[in-house]
Amino acid sequence: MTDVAREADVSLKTVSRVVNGVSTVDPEMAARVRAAVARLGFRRNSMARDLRTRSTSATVGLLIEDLANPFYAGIAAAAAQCALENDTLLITASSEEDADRERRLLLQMCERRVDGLLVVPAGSTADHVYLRTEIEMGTPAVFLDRPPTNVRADTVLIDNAAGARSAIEHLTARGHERIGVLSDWLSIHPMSERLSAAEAALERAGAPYRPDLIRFGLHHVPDTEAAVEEMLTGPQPPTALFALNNRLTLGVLSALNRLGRDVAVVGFDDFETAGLMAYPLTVVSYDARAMGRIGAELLFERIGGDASRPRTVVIPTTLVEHSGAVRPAPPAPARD
Amino acid sequence: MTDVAREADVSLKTVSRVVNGVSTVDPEMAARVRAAVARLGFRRNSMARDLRTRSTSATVGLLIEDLANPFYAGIAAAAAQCALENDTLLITASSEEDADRERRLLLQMCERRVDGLLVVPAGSTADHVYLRTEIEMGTPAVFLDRPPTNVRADTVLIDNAAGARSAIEHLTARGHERIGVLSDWLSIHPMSERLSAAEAALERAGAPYRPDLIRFGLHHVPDTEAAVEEMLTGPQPPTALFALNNRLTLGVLSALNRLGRDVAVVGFDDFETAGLMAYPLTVVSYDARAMGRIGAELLFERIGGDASRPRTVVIPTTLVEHSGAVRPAPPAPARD
DNA sequence: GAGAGTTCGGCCAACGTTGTCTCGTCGGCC
DNA sequence: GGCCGACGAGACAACGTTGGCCGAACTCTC
Repeated sequence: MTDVAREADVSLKTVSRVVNGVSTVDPEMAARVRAAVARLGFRRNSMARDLRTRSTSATVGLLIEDLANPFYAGIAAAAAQCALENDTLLITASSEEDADRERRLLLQMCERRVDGLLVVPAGSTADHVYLRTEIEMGTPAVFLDRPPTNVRADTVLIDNAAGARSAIEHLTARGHERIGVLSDWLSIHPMSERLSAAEAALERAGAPYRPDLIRFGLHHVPDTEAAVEEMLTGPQPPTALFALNNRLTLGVLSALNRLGRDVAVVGFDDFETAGLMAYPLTVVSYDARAMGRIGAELLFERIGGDASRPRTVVIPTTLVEHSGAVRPAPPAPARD
Repeated sequence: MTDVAREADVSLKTVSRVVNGVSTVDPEMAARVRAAVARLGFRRNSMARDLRTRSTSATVGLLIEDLANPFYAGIAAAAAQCALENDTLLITASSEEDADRERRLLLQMCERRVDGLLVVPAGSTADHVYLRTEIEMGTPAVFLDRPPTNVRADTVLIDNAAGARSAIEHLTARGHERIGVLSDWLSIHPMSERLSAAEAALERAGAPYRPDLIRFGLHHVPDTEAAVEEMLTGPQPPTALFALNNRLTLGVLSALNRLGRDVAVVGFDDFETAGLMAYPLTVVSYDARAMGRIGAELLFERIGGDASRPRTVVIPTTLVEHSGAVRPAPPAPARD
């Protein structure tokens, strides 16, 4: 900035006035300053500025499980959009379900003085006490998809119980009695919620409790495929499968395709190509982007000074039946 | 920090030494300081630190088109992973194909003193001269998927020409003579590259140039569906379609499903569920995550001081034939 | 021509932290 | 017992920017 002042032959103070848009500056002088700024390629150092003005850093942190998962990517996109509308940049990081990594990243963000945090807690036994201080010190946090542990804060959840219930009821209403359920790690809160709601719904429907039809701890696609294969090749295989998240659903479909089997499938989480699959697929659908958007909106209210009691927003689910695509006979085939 | 010093009854400087792990501090004193840090919930302000030490901000910026698109999400995830390995946080933003928005966001990142930039240029006529100064001033930039305009910098591209050529050759080898091509905005560099390579390959194969079988400017799914519908309901409809990116491919499949038509489809960009579709689908595949990873690695080399000539890395493509899933007859159906 | 209003420059301090330098203290060694 | 060296702690300035303040110079108005 000193260089700009020298280049434009004005005082340092005037440069500061110009770059801050103070109106009491002579237009000719302001133009000279702007020209010097352009010539020298000067960019205000917003770190120094924020330090001096004690203003916000205009940055929020988003911690999710895996950016590449379309579910989280949707959340991130919605949050980024909301951040942009609030003139704020978004720092994104993936915890990969590692609580320690989550902790390191969140504290790193706090050191960088983000204005707030959006957090999808890692599934492995996380403890968020360390965030209590940060929240009290003025860095609000909003939790997405999974509630926090040992700290109270705004939370946006999906109505997991209703979603799982509707899925099971959909299947039992169609006469299915042997329903296999596939779950990710139970340490992931939505998984345990979905699983217990599914079990309750099964019981209500009079379906006997069959531990051999419930598999959990399936975090990777190959595990899921193996579990499905094992279920279907056993005695009394299930006539329907309920997959508790989008990755599991893909594993199920892939396994069914490989085995050449056709069982009814319901999956938690909708996805873009769900309607184009060879199999009819019913999904528990909800507005994933809304979770990112609402979470970000809550966060910006907190940043704006809202000190009311922590709120919990629950996103409703709907059951969507994708009929499945059918391939008609080729009409005018080329030689082949 | 002053508060911590008072709390621990030591000097400010000693606190600084402790939080920086300087070894020459009396262990008893260090323990006292650490206790005070914990009691007060002190977190070092890394903005002030970076200001004083003139060190890097340990932050890089990533600007992509749309976080929710799995293609860009993959890039982002790979870049974030690489950033983490370099103890760096990632600021992410979406340009939504708006050059002005891109410019604003990138300059905002520069003001925040990111150590470097990863940029997927917006498709609309962008001009990156404004980055030249930044690059010269020590903020390196690496361009992904699309080359920069009016500035030289490291670039990671996909082998669009080879990919498009292999797609067309795949179809012509199977006897297709009427091949429809669907393209996004031609202002998006990979689109024009893919389209001209496709046209050249068609010509080489002796296919007559048919402007009615080439549609471009299709940025949204409904546009694509309409274009496909129009093509297929015309006289002499194509027997094969080549979609130049993943969104277009979805539009094509969705239109085919709605129309109940079956034509051969090749799509640029692979995607997770490509093998589970009702239609056999051939895709031009490549390692999308590699683009993010290699780009980030190049960037960190530059940040590390590498001043060699700008490099261009081209990611190869392969043609993958997904045979399409087939739904067998239900084996043991429930009543229904 | 005088007073009022406007605009710029310069100085100082401060944001939170760290590098440099200096000084005091203590232990050990001859 | 005295001297030296090492080590630990504190004072000060600086990073780049902005806010507050005052004085100087200029412009406008009556």
